[in-house]
This record gives sequence, C-alpha cells and structure tokens, in this order.
Amino acid sequence: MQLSERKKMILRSVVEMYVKAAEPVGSKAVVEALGSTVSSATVRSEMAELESMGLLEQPHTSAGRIPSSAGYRLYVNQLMQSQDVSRDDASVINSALYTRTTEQTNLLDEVGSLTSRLTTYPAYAMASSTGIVSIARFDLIYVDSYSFIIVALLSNDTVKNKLVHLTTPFNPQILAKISSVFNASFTGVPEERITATLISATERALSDRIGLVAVIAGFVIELLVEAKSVGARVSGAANLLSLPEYRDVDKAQKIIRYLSDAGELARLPSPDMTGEIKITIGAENLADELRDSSVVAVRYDAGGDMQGLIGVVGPTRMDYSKVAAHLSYIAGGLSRLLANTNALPRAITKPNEIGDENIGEN
Amino acid sequence: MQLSERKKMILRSVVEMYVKAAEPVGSKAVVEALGSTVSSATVRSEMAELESMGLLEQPHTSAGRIPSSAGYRLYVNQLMQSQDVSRDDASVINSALYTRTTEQTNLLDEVGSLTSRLTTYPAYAMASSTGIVSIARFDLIYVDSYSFIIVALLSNDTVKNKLVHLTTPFNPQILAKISSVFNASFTGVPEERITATLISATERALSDRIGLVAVIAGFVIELLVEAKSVGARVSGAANLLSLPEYRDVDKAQKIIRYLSDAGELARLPSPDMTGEIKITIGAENLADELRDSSVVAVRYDAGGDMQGLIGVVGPTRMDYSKVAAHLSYIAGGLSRLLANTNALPRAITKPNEIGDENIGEN
DNA sequence: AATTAGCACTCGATGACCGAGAGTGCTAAA
DNA sequence: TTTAGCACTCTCGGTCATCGAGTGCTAATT
Repeated sequence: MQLSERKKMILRSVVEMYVKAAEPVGSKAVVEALGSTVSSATVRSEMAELESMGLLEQPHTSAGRIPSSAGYRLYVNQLMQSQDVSRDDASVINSALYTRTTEQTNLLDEVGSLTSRLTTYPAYAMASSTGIVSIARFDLIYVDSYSFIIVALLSNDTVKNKLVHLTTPFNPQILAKISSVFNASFTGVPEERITATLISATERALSDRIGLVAVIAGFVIELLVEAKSVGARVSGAANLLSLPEYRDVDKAQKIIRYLSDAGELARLPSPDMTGEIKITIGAENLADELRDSSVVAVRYDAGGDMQGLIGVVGPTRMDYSKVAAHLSYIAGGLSRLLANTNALPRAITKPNEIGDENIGEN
Repeated sequence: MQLSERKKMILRSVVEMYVKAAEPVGSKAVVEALGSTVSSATVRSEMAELESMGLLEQPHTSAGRIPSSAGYRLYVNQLMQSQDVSRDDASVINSALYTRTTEQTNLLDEVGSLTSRLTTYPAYAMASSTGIVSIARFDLIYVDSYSFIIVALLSNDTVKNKLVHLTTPFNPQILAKISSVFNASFTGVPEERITATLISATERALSDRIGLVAVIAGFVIELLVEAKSVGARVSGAANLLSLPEYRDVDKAQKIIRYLSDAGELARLPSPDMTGEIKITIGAENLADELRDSSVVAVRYDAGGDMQGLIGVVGPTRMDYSKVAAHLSYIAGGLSRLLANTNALPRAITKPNEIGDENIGEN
C-alpha cells in the first residue's frame, strides 16, 4: 500500500485534528491545516480514496471523516513523529520516582497514578517475576517456646517472613536442626518440586512429631507461589469519564469493570522484551471490551528476576506520541531506579559509604 | 416530633418504594402498599404534611414524593427493621474470608471487593494501627560479606524485614554486636523517640565507622512509621455508574475521583469504637463531594493493635438495612478471623497440633 | 373532625416537525 | 489534474402539541 505524499499529509492532519477535538474533520479544515495549498474539492476526492482504502471512516454521509483503526495504525507506524516529554513533566516524573519514601502505598500504586495523571488516561502497572523462584537461604528465629519467625531469602533477592505461633511448646534446639535441613534440601528447589514425598522424608529425617516441618513447608510453598505472582494496579479509571467517547455510561462502565478485574489485566497486550513500546489499536485488542479502545504499554526492568509493565488505556483517539513518550520516560526512570545497584539509600546520612537497599518488595 | 402511626407507615412505604425504583412515589402507589385501607386523597394530605415537616420532598409539582435527608434519617433511626444476610450471601462471605490463601492481593483488597460485590455499591476498606508501635525483638542475618537481612518483630505482632546490600564489606561478627545493642536500646522505643542523639550514641558505643548503625536505624524508623500507617482500598467504583442518580457523568466522575484519593478516604465518616454501624446520610457528610450520597461504615478488630474500617458509599437512596446487615456480618467475620488466636492454619495437614499463624501483615 | 370522591390544574416526558448548517459527491470548466 | 459550483444528505437544536401521572382543593359523606 503506497500512499502519495499528499495523502499521507491529509491522513496525518485528520488524525491529529480528530485527536484534539474528537469531532469528524471535514475537507475545509484539512485545507487550512495544509496551508491552503489545495482546494477543498481536491481534498474531498483524496479523502474519498483514503476511505476506500479503509484508512478513514465516515460516521454518516455529510459528516467529516474520522480515522479507522487501520488509519491510526498507519499513522502510528509511519506518520507519527516521536516527541519528548516536556520539561515540566520530566521533573514531575523524576521527583515522583526519586522522592519515594517507602511509604505505605506501594510502588505500583505510585507509578500507576503518576502515569494516569500525566497522560490523563487510566493507567495500569504490574510487576511479576520471570523465571523460577526458589529459596536461597533459610532461617528460623526463636521468639519464645510457642513462637518463631521464618525468614527466607529468595533467589530473586526478596526476603519473606512469617511469625508462627504454635499451640504446643517446642524445643529451641530443634529450630537450628530444622533450618539446617531446610537449607540443605529446600534451597534451589522450585515450588512445584516441593512434593508431599519430600516433606514426609524431611519429617522422618528430623523425627518431627508435632508437624513443625509440615507448617514450615506449607509456608515455603505459599511464599514461593506468592513471589512469582503478579501484582497489578489500575489508577485513574475515572479519567475515562471526561472523554466524549465514554459519555455513554454503559460503555464506560464496561471498560472500568474490565480494568478493575485483576485477572483480566494480566491478559492485556504485553510488549515483547525489546523494550519497545507496544501500541494496540481498537479491534487489534483481543478483549471484546477493548474493541474500540487502545492500549499503550511498555516494559521496565524491576531488578532481579522482576519484570514490570506499565500501560495506558484510552480511546483509539489517543495522543499516541505523547503517551508513548511519557511511558518510555517513566519506564526508563523506573528501570534505572530499580535495577541500578548504585541507587542512593534514602533517609540515611552517609550516602557515599553505604550501598543500595533493595526496593520494590514488600 | 411525634408522628402518627399512619404517617410512619406512609413514610416507610415511600422510602422503601423509592429505594427500589428510584422514581418519585405517588399517593396511589402508597395506598396499594398500605393494603388499600385508605383512599389516595387521605394519603395525599398526609404526604403534604410530611412534606411540610421536611421529611419528604417533591421534585416538582405533580410528581410523586421522595424522601429528604431528614426522612431517610428518621427511617434509619426508627422505621427500618434490621435484616439478616441471606443464606447465600453468608456462605459467600464465609468462603471468601476463610479460603484466603495469603495470595498476592492483600486482605483489604479482598474485603473491599467482596463488600462491593455484595452490596452493589463502591466499598472501601482500611486498616491502621492504633496505639504505639515499637520493636519487640531485633535480628540481623548474615548473607555474605556485603549483605545482611534485618528482621524486626514489632509490638503489634507483625514482622518486617529488609535485605541490605553494602558497597563496603563488613565483618560478620559486628552483626551480633549490633543486634544485641539494638535489642538493648531500641526495643520498646516508639518511632518519635529514635533521635539523632540516640543514633549517634549507639554509633559511638559500637565504634561504627562505616555507617551501619545509621542504615539500620533509618530502616527501623521507616518500618515503624510504615507499621502505623494507613492502608486503604476502594473497590467497585464502577458500580456507581449503573445507578440512575449517577447517570450524570460529571457527578459520577466527581465521586469516583474523590474515592480514588487515598488522602480523602481517611477523612470519611468513622464509626466510634462501640462496634456499631455508622450511617451518614446526604448533607450530613462533611465532604462536599458526598453531599448527595450516603456512607455506611463499620469497624472491625484486626488483631493486635490494628483497627480496621469497612465502608460503603452510595446514593442516599440506598438499601440501608441490607447494606448494614452485610457490613456487620463481614466485620464480625473479619474480627473473628483476625483477632481470634485459634484460627485454623491453612494449607497445613495437621490442624490440631499446630496453632495459628499471623495473618494480615506483609 | 376525618375521610373521600371529583375535578381542574401543573409539569415533565415524548414525539413530530422544521430550519440551519456542515459536509459531501458529482459535474463541468479551467 | 484541479477547481468552482451546486444539489443533496444528515445531524442538531428548537418549537409545539399531546399525554399522563400526580397534585391540591372543594364539597359531600361518614
């Protein structure tokens, strides 16, 4: 499909004006945008051709044209010029990312709301572990004769813990034995290989009669599953409601519902590992609910085995280039923040002597 | 303000029919609801009086009546009969609460979405620590000569941890020293009393030259603040959109925005400690955004020092009695789940020998 | 004194109708 | 190939009449 230079300009004008105003654009408006070098009649016939190619659509005869999904796609692939984030936005992003104080709200929340604020569209942020997670190191801390703390350092550099209270007292010495056995037989073992057989073998080896091993093994399985699992957050869903395409409450509700369903979120378009932005337009979306919306998403590196994803959902009439710029800026910043082992410690007085802390878990 | 029995019946009918249908109710409908024992004319004059008392309102002449805020208030205080949760709902709640598997999604999320699903209104759930939190026990686990894990058992029975990487190697023996000093001087000390003076004194006592004490103290402060802090979640905001009172997109957006703002959430009506349900109707709400909505909220006991709150936001035309029943059922279940030290361990084979685990943290 | 039947009246909702305006496609001339 | 001109189409907004639900008031009834 080869387009004449003029057709490209026309398509581009239509897309950009429609993105701005959300109203079908007519031949006259295009003529003006093009600097009045041609007449409206010419533009009309060009637009008719663009329509027959499937790049433009007409809501009804005697309305202007709007881009079709294919039109947006062509625009995104060939016509859109990439754009930088504004100075202001950049500083907003930087200060948001670097002044985090390990607050109650977790990182995903903050990233999501930052993204949705900047783009004015709903945003989602997720993180998940790629690869296999296993235990790297295992400790039991004695608290009193009924309680102890389990601490496990995982292969992806996160630490998990749990306080366990028993109803029967136990002998403090057993903790050391158990932890050495666990360190011997459970480290490096992925969750799916922690079987009942392994557990009962361990139980026999320790001649454990009060079920301690079972409790601890249960916890280990739990936390390995948890560590692999996906966390996802959606922010700014209300932003949709200001857009004319979602004035129809039912439509808006459908999408907001869809976005609130964590399970569905995981199925949203996922950019490949190249670090490039993935733009999915209208009918390209697999989910029915998104058939007339678009999704822009990008990966970031969350350190260790962790992979993250930030995305924005909006109408097909979306300022793709601005959104893409924001997303990649944020993702870049996040990757630097999380993956870089030289991040500054926060709230500590001697930044130059002390190395980084591990952020992004718990 | 004494109302005749008949006026009460009429008010009650109006409220209940309006709650169901969201349409002004006329005298004829009331007559039917009352079993046709009086004529519509009588009801009309009674309703006129109720209106002059400020309990009913008329959207315009020649429409039926709708309850005013005062009308709802009187209904809630005197006329509403409390209601039990249905068998089905009870089993939904129970299975939701008791089959939790310490999943990635946290408890607040689950409670919120459960509540919003059952009531069909947006729900919020929060938890916060009352009282003072301090460290009860402190441990450092050596990982390698650049890294160690900090584990702290807090006075509210939660455990926090952090993996720390340094850029300069350290001597393993120092960890034991540090932890014994910290156990001596930092346990039982609330966050606001961990001052720079205390830190530098500790630093001197340990002749710490690489800033280890500062890092660890910083972490301790962070986690104490974090432990006291409030977590809040809103679920099901999209539910608003199906209600006729929020067909106006701008109105809906305002409220959804309001609810998404964690800061504002903390200022929502908060029931007192008696365990009773607090119902705030229309203009009784302090926040402007909620002036024509209602909030129903209840506290639950989250174990230890933790206090929780579940609430529902909806139109003044709300099925107060059903919502109240759901909320108190859920809150009761939660309190039992979290506060009861005899909760069954989950996913463990020998439930009778092993005691409870600590839920609701991390 | 309270209740009721009857009736005129009010007011929103619904739908038909109409004119204005924006935009198109087509044709014929440049 | 481009353009001016023109008839045509379709939406949008406003006006108008009609319909019906519901009211308040009055006069008769219990």
